[in-house]
Amino acid sequence: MRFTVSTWNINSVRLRIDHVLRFLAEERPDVLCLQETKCPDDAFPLKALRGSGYEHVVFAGQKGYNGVAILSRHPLLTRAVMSFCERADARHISAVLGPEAGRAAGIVLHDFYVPAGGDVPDVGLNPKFAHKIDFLDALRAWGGRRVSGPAILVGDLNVAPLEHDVWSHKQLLDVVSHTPIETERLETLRGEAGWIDAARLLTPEPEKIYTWWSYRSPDWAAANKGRRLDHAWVSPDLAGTVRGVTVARHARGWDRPSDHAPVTLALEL
DNA sequence: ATGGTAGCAGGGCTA
Repeated sequence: MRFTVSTWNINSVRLRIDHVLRFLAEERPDVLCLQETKCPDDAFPLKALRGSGYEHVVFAGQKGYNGVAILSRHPLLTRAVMSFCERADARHISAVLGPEAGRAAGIVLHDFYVPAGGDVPDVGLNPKFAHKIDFLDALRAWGGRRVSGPAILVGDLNVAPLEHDVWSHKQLLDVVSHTPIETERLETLRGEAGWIDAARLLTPEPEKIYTWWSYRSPDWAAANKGRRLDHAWVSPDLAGTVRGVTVARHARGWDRPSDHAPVTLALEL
């Protein structure tokens, strides 16, 4: 049984609900996890999803910023939200796939939106960067020992951990998202908990992988100065089932796009 | 510690 989970920083789910529907129609993932929905819960565009085949929806939003959501073709058993750093920011949601999901039943899905961290990579000068580092440390504490059972963690982690996750390793070493303080933290917490970076299983370095291209580039496709900020991790139980991770780069070229492209993890269960 | 563009909200913050 093929099972797919997509993740996409949509940068306003209300503004881009048509993009969501288009992607779902094209890709038909079993599950789509969204970040930066920028949408209070009472304004989530549920009506637009009716008839799409994605009737099982959980979300945690707030006004203007952040916000995460999980859209599923299969019933979801639970909805859980964690908060980090003593903030009410909507940066995490999780759910468990119900028995109707067949061999995927019981898989735990975690959807994360890690703080971007501002512009200056100095915890003393930039409170937003300090918050990002605190968040990563909290994530490490949450992961603790090894993750048990079948689980998938996806989201916009706002860190491009490897040399070939950015267009220029040297030029970005002092740029937030690729500084050693972030990349070492992310790799350490991932390794300690036992998560596997699914995208790099079948596409190892030095092949480049990007999932985000800045809005500020006048011609993002030609410049191709991307970064891999969006991730799909699997628990050790699922490592042998990974069949690939693909980036729907073309969606970055849609009219009024998100600055992130959707990323899809495929498993054979 | 540039400026470039984008979304929300309707100014300035966040990315």
